[in-house]
Amino acid sequence: MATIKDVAKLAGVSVATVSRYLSGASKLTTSTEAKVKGAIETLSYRPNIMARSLSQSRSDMLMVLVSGVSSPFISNLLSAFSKPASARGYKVLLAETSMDQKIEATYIEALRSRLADGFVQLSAHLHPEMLDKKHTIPFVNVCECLPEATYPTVQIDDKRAAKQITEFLISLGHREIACLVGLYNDQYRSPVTVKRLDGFRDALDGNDIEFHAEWMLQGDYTTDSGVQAAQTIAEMKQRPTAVFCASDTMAIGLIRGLANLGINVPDDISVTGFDDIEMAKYTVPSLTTIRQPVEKIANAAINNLIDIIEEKAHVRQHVTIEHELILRGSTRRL
Amino acid sequence: MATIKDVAKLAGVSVATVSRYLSGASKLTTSTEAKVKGAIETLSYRPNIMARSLSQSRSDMLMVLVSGVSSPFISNLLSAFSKPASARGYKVLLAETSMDQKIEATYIEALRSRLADGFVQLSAHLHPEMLDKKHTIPFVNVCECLPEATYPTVQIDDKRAAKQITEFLISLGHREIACLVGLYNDQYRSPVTVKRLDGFRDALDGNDIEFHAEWMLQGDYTTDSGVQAAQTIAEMKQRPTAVFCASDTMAIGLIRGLANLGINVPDDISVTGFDDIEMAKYTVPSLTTIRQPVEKIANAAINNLIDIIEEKAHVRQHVTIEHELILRGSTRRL
DNA sequence: CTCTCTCTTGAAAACGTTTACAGATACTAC
DNA sequence: GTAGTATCTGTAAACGTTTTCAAGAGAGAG
Repeated sequence: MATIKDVAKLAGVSVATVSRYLSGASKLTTSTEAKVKGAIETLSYRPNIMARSLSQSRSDMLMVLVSGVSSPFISNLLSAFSKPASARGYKVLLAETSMDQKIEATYIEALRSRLADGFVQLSAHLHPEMLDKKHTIPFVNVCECLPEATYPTVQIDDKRAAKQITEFLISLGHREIACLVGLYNDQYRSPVTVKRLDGFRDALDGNDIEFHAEWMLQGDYTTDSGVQAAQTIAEMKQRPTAVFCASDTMAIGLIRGLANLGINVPDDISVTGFDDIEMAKYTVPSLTTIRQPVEKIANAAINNLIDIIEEKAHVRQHVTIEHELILRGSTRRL
Repeated sequence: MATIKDVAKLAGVSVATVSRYLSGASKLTTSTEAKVKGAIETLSYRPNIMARSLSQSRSDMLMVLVSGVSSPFISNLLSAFSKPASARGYKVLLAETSMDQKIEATYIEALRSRLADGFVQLSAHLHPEMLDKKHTIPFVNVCECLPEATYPTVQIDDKRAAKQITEFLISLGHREIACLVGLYNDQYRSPVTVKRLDGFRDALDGNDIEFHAEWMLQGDYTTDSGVQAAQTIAEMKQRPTAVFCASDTMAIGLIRGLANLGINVPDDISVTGFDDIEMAKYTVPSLTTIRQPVEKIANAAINNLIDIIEEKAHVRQHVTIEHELILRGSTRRL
């Protein structure tokens, strides 16, 4: 690979001049400019990004740290990060930890070594090193955020959204409402599960509907766990007339599972989802759900992150993006 | 941020010694080792990855270049890259070009500047710079590969798979078979579309079935385009009894679109998919399709890439992964 | 013709590592 | 006690940029 020295030699100028040509910051004589340009082309020279980053102590890169890239909502969200970043001159690199401690550690290591100027954290489990004030790296936490977070966050109001869609079920006349959320026990409960469950219970409370513990089902946000929940519901002595699901994936599994058991949605049971993934339009029946506007979330996250990195004044600590209730075919009036 | 010099000073040793401690290559006295370890901890020092890469002229990173991260098949495939790479000491960074020329250019630029030691290319459109022998960077092309590729590829045998699933339809008694593939015209036809269409036509030819041009529908691999294709089929004077789709996403859209128009799958029309995305199990009816084993593909791609980077002898230029025909509910005997 | 001012260019240090080479120390064997 | 060897450590150059500072060239004014 040709280096800046080779270019300088060939063009008969100093490396400083070549560097200046590349940055475009200061003006060059038309003749030197031509010489440099020619030399760069004949050598097909490209600046070494590592050397540049080392010298400037910045890389113009942002990293997105995510545990799994394949869930539909997450992958949609991921698609939305590149554009706003590119608009402000940053590149986005996605890093998937695959729930693997060792893999996660290597990315955290890279981050601490300043591979990127900042990062977006897509899960609630923040590596403790990142919270250590002494040597913290700019980041924003997106979607899966702890309520007591002392760092910047961007998310919808999960609790309010859950409450709203549950109230919609109630407005249709449902009062026997089950819920299907994520894992919820003393060892573990994800922030999203907690918030959506809270919203669900708030709606019940506000309408004098009793919460039945046996109607609180736990899945793991996969479609399969929705299928399993269907089994549980089918076996209940008293079945609910509606089910609030904490994700579209689980709702889709639930609907499919109920269909297998001869229970029709929405005729026998109404079902609601959460996220509004693309498939929600195409299931039979299509899903009534809460839309999380991924572009808005990604825009806010990226712009906030860059503002933090560039130390702009107007950084907002906690950003809430408006969700939207989407009415489709999986719910009906009782 | 503390540097290696700070550590050396605090420990009372030279920077070389600290570097040696970090690499673990050469042995240190237990006493110096202790001093260095202590200094690193009190300063919570981390080596600067840029400086290291510059010095070693390698970064231990692999980049995966992909146009869009949100299609279900692609996002499943992406999930499978981290593990094999991590097993061999490499990090994987995903870069999404969003079909945007400018964004793509910045990643290509980064690659040419040796951000990563090599890359996986997930679309057929290889940037011309990457093919220029003079300064090429190790890469392997995955799934969307040109038939005449002169660079390493990893993929299933799309043509054979398409032929096989079409022959399965024929074995069920179907002879009026339409197909739904990607865009196919003089300006553009993706390698995958070409190969799957070829396989489809081969199957017809081999069974003395005529190919009807008006039964060749074109979509764009989105679910929506499947819905639109349903409309076209519904309006045909003579309807096919089966449709071969070049992707599960389009097949799902097609089935949904047909259902909307009162046409039942598989009773009225059989439909096959391609890829075996997760949702294929959960649609009503579930999809008969071709499974592309994403782990195997990703393993082969990563290991091949690293072999090339490390100049191992046993690099295989073109790797074909075995697909699998999955029989489910969207097809029936005529 | 000289002085001053502006604009372009070059020399060299800096960024934070690794590593070849040489020097120092400790140990073994006689 | 000395020589020889093996092992550990330090010095300094190298990786490829950017950037500060200073010098040089050229132009305009008197």
